[in-house]
Amino acid sequence: MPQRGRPRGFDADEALERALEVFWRQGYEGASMSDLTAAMGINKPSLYAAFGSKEELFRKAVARYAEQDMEYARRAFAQPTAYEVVATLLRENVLAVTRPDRPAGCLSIQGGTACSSDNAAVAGFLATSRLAGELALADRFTRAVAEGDLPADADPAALARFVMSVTEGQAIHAAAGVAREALRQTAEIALAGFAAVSGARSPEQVARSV
Amino acid sequence: MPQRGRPRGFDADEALERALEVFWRQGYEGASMSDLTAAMGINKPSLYAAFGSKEELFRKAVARYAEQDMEYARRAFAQPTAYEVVATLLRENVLAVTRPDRPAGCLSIQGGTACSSDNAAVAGFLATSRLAGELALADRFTRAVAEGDLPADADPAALARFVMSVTEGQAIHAAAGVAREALRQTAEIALAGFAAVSGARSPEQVARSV
DNA sequence: CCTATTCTGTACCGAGCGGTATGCATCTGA
DNA sequence: TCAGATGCATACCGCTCGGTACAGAATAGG
Repeated sequence: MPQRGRPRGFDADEALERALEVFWRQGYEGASMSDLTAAMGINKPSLYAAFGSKEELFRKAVARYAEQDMEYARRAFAQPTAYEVVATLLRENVLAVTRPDRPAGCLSIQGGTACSSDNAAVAGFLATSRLAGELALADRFTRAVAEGDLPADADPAALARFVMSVTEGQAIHAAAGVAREALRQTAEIALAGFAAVSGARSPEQVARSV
Repeated sequence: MPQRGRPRGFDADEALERALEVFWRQGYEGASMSDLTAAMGINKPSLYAAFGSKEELFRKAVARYAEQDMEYARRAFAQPTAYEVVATLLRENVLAVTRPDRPAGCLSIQGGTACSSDNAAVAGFLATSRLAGELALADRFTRAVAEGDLPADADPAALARFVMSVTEGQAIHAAAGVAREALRQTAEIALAGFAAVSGARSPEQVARSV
């Protein structure tokens, strides 16, 4: 029995999208309910009926962000070798944090790294999500060791931590207004450094060595 | 004519130190005046008389932080070669963001990367300070090129951006609770990567090549 | 001792916070 | 056509925010 009573007068997906951008630009605590409802084009009771509370709205925004703005991470993990995984991750990250049609930086950092004690859960939630991504990258590197495109003595967790540290630093830079082209240079340095330290070889190097 | 009227009943330096830690742990917007006065052990009128406003208090806290908690950066810049500059910077940064007697992470990030539009100046101020540090590092690398311990074709600005991105990522990790030992591994990877990409040589390499 | 000066504690300010009660509008199903 | 259900808009809730007025307390200089 779907659709009883008066139908809602707004698109919940579009409203969530607007909320996502407000959180991204102003952080969880910096985004007031007035800011949110104004951007979403709805009133507070509609927001609460549709999304539950400010914190639930935020978590849904983060989920949406992970799905659509971090899609490149899944694409990166699907690359055939560790080198290409990292290359894709670093290069796509640069694009993602400097999209002209989106706020600068990355929601999972801009959302809030430090919060009032009342909202400590929010900062913790974001930190946990980021570390989950890092764990997934470490797992991918473990597979790369098994498949031989990383040396047997490579440390997957440490390498993943290095790569994620760089992407986080890049996100901070982007939020500070650093240009895409500048971040691209940094990504190439990090990628070359990763290859040199880990022993991962680029497709070109592999081709040449055959 | 010093000391007219009733003398103040608290140590302004100690009070600023307490405020610094609150801002560090909770961020600018997450730190309420009540949180601050409670930690500082004074009442609001005393705070306003001594520090002006919440924002001025924050800026003074950041200045104090730069002076005492970022002292290692000046020590790093004074190292004789680019390699040692970076080695000191990365290793000391790991210690600084994981001091057991201090909040985790780095005030210039925890203070706030995103703010409500009212407080946009605060996030901008922090971003500017961080980029100023990066510029100083780039200058140090330029000197290193002139002195020959970086190759002539090295890009000082890009290398500085890479190093700062890593330290910022490490600070984010530390704030998320990642252990000092784990960050130390990351720093060594970044250092080795920096050396490999930039052509900077460690003192040991230099000694061996003579 | 008195006055001028400065600091301290209390009590308060208007504004905005996150969240909600209520009454009306709009839909479906019978 | 009307009952039940749902969404919408307004107006409001208690609370906390950053900031301050004011009166009393403590000092120095005279």
